[in-house]
Amino acid sequence: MRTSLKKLVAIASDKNNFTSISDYLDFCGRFLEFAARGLQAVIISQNESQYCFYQYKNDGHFNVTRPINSHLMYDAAGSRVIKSGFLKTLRQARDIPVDDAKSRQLIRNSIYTLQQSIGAALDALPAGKSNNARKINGDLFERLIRLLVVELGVDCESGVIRAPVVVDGEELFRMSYQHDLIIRFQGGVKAIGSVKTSSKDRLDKIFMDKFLYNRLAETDIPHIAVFLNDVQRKKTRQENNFGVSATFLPGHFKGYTVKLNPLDGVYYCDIRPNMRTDSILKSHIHTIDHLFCTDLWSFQQ
DNA sequence: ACTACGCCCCGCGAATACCC
DNA sequence: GGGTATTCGCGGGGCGTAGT
Repeated sequence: MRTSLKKLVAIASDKNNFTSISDYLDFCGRFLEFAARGLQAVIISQNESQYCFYQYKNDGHFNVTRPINSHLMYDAAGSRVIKSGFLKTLRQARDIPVDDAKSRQLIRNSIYTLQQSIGAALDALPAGKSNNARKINGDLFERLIRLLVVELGVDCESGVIRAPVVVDGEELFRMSYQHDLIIRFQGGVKAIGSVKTSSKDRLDKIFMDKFLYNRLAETDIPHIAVFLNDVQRKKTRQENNFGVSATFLPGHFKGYTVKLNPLDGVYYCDIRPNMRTDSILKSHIHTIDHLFCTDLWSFQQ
């Protein structure tokens, strides 16, 4: 029995329904089963054709979803691959070599599909509820990444760290930092991370956070950032003509990297083409499988 | 016309301040 | 001390503008 869109939206709207990886897997499977038959249309992006948009029927107010990268998003048949293979592969992440493209693609695409299933479902909410959807989607992505790190046996949580601001040997006040990822090995904080579904105009803050936090705390803790993607829907002159536009700011990223401090790992599920071609970008930005397969373990000592 | 960028909007929820 | 109001930081869509 296929889950109704109304039911899917209700599930996705309540964060209590996502407390374990299996909750995400289950929801994803149900959403893709629905999408296989329940959509009004799949609209192809006019400028980057690997992107598409799902359009709902009247049960979803004929809303058009966020852009979905068809090279990364599994369909209903593919969702069975996630269920059978994703966790098994993820648990072996540390031993997956760089050239095992198949395993790495499975990790990357599974994370993307798990999250976009939630995002796309929330896009069915009526207009006035869209901000609600934005908040929930971001929170659930943070939670998913944490759950995946924990699944690998690594201590990871979110929380507030209060850094003392000291002038002339006297603590004037404390500055609160809310971190999405606090990664510990043997009890010690070894990396701090930021998780966002897109960098948008909040990219600068991540660089600033590393700079100021390490300065205040007088440490040199690595800071990483995890992003789902950096595209948004673009509406064109003609109605019903959809495209995507990039929200990543390469000038800012490179400026902060070169002149302030580079981040210690930046990971995307849906990486932009310029992150593979620009020499500065490609040396600092990688696909998300690199975090789980390689970089996470380098923070240990 | 397109890209890069700056900025605003609305709303959520945790933390904090306030009040009885 | 416990409950309520307010503050604060954040998430994500989208628009305006300047430069090319």
